[in-house]
Amino acid sequence: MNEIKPLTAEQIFKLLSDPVRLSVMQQLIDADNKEMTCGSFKHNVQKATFSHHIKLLIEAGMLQRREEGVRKYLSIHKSIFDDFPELIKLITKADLSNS
Amino acid sequence: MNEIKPLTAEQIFKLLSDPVRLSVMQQLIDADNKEMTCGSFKHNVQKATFSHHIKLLIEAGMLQRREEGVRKYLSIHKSIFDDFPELIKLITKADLSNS
DNA sequence: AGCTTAGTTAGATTTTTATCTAACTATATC
DNA sequence: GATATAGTTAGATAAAAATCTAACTAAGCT
Repeated sequence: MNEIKPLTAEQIFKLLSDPVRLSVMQQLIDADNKEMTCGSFKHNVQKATFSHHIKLLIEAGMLQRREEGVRKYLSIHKSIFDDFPELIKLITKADLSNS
Repeated sequence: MNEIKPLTAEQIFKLLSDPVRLSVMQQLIDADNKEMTCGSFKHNVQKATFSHHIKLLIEAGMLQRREEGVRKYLSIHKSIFDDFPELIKLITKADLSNS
């Protein structure tokens, strides 16, 4: 439903203001932007909650999903860091000692 | 009460995830980081609400206040863009057509 | 002293967001 | 076909954040 419309910086701040979502982005960057399955992320919420956050990131266009059998591979949507190259540094600077 | 402790990127995302606060930062950048009084900002919330947002920005260390009689002059805390130089671009990229 | 201006504080309400549980879908394996 | 695995959806609840009104402080002016 939520298609190609470009992300605004405003949306990005909203999305990254949640520790679970921020951590997802950090883990993907740490993995050198390779694909990760939903289940391979570290987090401490229920899977339904986690799925909800992933959905938000995908709908906004920050993540993309590739389905292969049961597994759904997630990766950072290429365009994000093209459009907002400053983001990587900010995301990796974020210290998520709490969540 | 909230002193010098350094801002984390996480906090920054939280702070900028609100359109009123993001707009404040944009307006200060647009004013070339010069001081602005509380009353000179454009916003469409009640002054109590606005005051609340300003308070959050100050407490976190994103803004600093200089008092001079009735007027309280606000400006961006210098250290922010030293610590997070990427931020300026992101903030100015944000499209706040709604608020 | 009384009024105005600029902003703050307190408290209540509303809105938004995150979270959980439980039930569900779909693929894969036995 | 039965069970396990991976993830989603729906709906309810809870927690966090934004907002408002009203009352307040403090400085400046007449």
